Amino acid sequence: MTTRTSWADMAANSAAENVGSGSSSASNSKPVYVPPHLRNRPPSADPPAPTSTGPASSNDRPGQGGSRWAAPRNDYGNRSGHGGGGGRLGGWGGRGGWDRGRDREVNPFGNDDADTEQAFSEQENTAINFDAYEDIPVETSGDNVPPPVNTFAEIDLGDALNLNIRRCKYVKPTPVQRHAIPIALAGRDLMACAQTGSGKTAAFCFPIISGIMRGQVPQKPLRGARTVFPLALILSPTRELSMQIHEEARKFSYQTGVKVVVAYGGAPINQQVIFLSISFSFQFTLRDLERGVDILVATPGRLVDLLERARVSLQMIRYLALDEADRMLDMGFEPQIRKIVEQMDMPPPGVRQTMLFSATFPREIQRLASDFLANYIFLAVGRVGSSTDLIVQRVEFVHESDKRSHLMDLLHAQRANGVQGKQALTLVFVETKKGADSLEHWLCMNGFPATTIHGDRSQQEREQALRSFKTGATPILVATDVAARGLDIPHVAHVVNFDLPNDIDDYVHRIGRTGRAGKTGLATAFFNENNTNMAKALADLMQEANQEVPAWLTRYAARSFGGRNRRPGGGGGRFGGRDFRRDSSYNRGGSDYYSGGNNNSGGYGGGYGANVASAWD
DNA sequence: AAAAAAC
Repeated sequence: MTTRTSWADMAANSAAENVGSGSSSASNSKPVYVPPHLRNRPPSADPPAPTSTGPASSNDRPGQGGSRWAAPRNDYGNRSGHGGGGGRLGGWGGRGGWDRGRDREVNPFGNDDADTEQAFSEQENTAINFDAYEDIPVETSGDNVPPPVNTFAEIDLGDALNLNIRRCKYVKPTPVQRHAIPIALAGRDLMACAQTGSGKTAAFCFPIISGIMRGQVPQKPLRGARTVFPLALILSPTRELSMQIHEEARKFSYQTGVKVVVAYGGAPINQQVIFLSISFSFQFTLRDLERGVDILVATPGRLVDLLERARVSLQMIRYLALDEADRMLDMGFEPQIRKIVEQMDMPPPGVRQTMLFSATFPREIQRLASDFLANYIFLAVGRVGSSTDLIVQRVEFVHESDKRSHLMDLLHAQRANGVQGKQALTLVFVETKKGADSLEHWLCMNGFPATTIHGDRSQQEREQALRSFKTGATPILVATDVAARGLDIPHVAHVVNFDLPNDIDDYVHRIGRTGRAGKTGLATAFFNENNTNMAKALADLMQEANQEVPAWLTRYAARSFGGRNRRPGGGGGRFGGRDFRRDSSYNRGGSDYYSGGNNNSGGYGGGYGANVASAWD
């Protein structure tokens, strides 16, 4: 990106690229890639959804009889055939005699066929830009690292899952998927560090679903009648992210017989009786759980509640995945996570398989995380923890008192450059919940359609805000850090750090809400005297991402000692991109974990001195 | 100091 246009043009271009012909299908336009030679083919290229032709029972995991990979399985009408013999988790704890007819699996892909036409017309705009991911440096460390794959076809994921991968229109694994999936399929524990928006959810979901499908039917544990025994647990730090993972996982597991249930807070039981219109999420969760659960996606608080009520037992957990793992293990969450992972009935490391994913992984968090892992592989993909070149980062000096008018200038210019009458989606991050409310109010008073999402709003309001933003009804979303991580909101053209965070990792995650799936995006930060402790980390990060660093910021950086993650001596290497086990301080116990190990690091191993950055250049 | 996460 050598020729720079104005930021407003950037935003407009990015919006044009992301929104595409921009009509109505925001909600189901998953990133799509179709190679040129397949474009403009008739919809029939998409395989028809199988009907009830699967093997007899959802209980007989492939491998128990017949071919290992049976045809896509589904549960329709077949489940009563096994006489409640105990394969299905839900069956164990469920009442057993409930109406099977209600068990029809909703197609998570929506009206697939009807959408195909439009999907094809939008190919050009919704394609994952894989070229953007080529030649990304990768580091792995650990014993006997399985080699990466280049295609989904060369991985034995099973027919049903492969069909869903095609339905999702994924034709080629992203770099983190290429490496992480073989590692996970080999049964290895994993700490994976991959840039925002690079396909991490699928990277841990595919092996889990595949593993559950091929697994043996476990014995029914002894427990209360209403207790359920999920085989996999996926934890995430916010309710909306858990929802999103659940939606993704449901697509991947469609007609595989693998059941995914989500559990998160925000809907008190008593209120549910009163406000009939709200989500009923807790009761839904209980009902869903009783229908059976293989994969439970949850936020920590609600899960602890379910565990204490003995509605859920973790004793059959074979897979544990922590998304945004560094957040899950930071001060706020760590006690809850330790309780769930170490103090309930979950099998220990080495018995279960544990996978930790994040775009950032500070060393001290890696150290904590290693408690949960056994002989794990560390995987770092991309300019680790940093934004990609796809995000144009700008930082502007704006005094506290000027922030609102400056934001208004940005938004005005952006509106002038609006795409097809639609304003580009802009995500504005602020520091506090009160600040979010007051900025939203001010924007609305000034004619900018805005909404807000933060932890003081009801869950209903939060979900409504997110929906309204995604559809473009309110193209400005003012958010606290609740929206900083993991949320995949297509078409976000511009992220504004109205208040800079105090942690460079948070900055990385925030700006990662744009520039997703290989698309370009713009991130603008307002910097002033209050942010001097961020100057160095920010300047270093921007420089690493080949961004223009203003001279005034460099001067602040030279004066500041900011950035808790900076190694002494600077070095410029990105934190988190390196396996902390390689630090000399880690090896003082005598057994040098790595010096003699089978370090299959694909050419990026070794030679890491103070200047880690060289490996990424 | 703030944010998130159960009721």
